Amino acid sequence: MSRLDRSLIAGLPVFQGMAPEDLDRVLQQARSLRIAKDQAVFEQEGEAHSFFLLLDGHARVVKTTPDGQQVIVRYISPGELMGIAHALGRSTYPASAVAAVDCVVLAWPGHLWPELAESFPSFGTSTYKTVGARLQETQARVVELATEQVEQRVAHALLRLVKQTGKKTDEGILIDFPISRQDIAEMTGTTLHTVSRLLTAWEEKGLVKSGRQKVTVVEPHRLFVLAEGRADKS
Amino acid sequence: MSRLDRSLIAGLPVFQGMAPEDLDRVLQQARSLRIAKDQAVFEQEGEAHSFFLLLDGHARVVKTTPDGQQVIVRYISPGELMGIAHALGRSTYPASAVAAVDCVVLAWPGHLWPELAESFPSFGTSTYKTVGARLQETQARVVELATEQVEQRVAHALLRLVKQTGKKTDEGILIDFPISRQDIAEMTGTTLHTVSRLLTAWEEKGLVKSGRQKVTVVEPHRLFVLAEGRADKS
DNA sequence: GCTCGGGTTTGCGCTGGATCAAAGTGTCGA
DNA sequence: TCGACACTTTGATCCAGCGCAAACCCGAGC
Repeated sequence: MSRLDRSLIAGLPVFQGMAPEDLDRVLQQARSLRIAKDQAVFEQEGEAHSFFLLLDGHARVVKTTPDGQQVIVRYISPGELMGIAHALGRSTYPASAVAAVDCVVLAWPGHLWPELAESFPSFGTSTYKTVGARLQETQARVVELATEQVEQRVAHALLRLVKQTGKKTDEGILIDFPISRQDIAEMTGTTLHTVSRLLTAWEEKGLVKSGRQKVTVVEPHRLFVLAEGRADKS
Repeated sequence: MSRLDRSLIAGLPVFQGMAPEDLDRVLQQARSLRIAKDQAVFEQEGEAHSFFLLLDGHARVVKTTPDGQQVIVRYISPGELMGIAHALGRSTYPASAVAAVDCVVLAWPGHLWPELAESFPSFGTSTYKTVGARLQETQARVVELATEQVEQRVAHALLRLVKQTGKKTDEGILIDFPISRQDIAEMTGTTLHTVSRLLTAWEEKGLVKSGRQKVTVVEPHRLFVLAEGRADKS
């Protein structure tokens, strides 16, 4: 691991306020893994024997139903922890994580968790904060799914992606990893057909630009208006 | 607080393995409150200045959308913590909690959290476990809402209530607090009309018995079959 | 015992989106 | 350069469940 990597890593919330030598000790206990696009980081129902920190790339957390339908629970960005079931007293992963692009992760053996959390409070605290934030976010999605129309849900999903991984370009804000209509459908509980129709309609209105596995939000604000209930049908 | 109360309380997961004198200290820092039916324990958006332990009764955690629709996030049973936003680094409650029946809660000032979690590991650990379990459960609901038909969702919701608060009677398993069609609709993202039709249909098939604010599941197993995908339409 | 109000049932028409089907179209490997 | 495949668009049809409306029923309080 290069020195540059290390300094970047040191800035992550998980390691905040940790002395350099402690950081070294923690990092030495982790293995760095390269995950190819579309490969799984860990599998639903699998033994939770590791927890991970995503260093580079984007991964999606996916739950598969008994009859094979998939639901994308969330996307993980660089710097975020994933597969932390173990830390929450679970023995098996409740979902799979799949690399959306080539990724680099740090993997710690799960049994190290209690020790790490105890020795380095920032580690525990920041994890629990993350979990708290995810719980709230997930609850918000329940509310969305329970009360909103498909159009609003898709708008919300895009806005969430924009906020999380948006990259400014001259055309607008680009979601900076390959994402298909199908993926968006799996985030919002609809079908790729409906997503396609929506994106086409939005494109005509100048709200977004999109292409094969690519979405750019041109006018976040108007999209936001759409996402919040009743927008005029002009 | 009576001696009986105390011994019951000592058995709760949160206090597991805590020495009696420690338990006393912790309890002395809490106030015991009586919440009348339909009264709020805490309010969405409100300052998270306390966290609570439900001692007796049942409370529902509710999120209200900007346009006034309500979604029931979960029901809280005796012995469970609620309003723990503070412990997860949030400064404001993301939802309201309303007493479904007359309740008794213990309330600790939020600022005590770090101290309590540090002094009594079981307190912290069990809380995080709870949060982890809730996160998973909430994610499971997202999957349900995204992939299942209304009938399956309602079936799942009832089964969840049965497992959580079911009380065996000679007719079947009774959900032991008043619950209206509207409540069930708000748990499953549908309307009270649809819930009413479903319950009537199920009653005819002998799966449940229900009345005003009351539901008894007669045949949990058949309901379970319904909840899991394709049940034969006999 | 009667009335009032909140909860429930039921009918009916309508529509948002799913489903089915088929025809583009951009991209990558050979 | 040329497929071939994976992703996308678009059309046509259908139906689960919503919205609206009205009647009903039960329990609480007078």
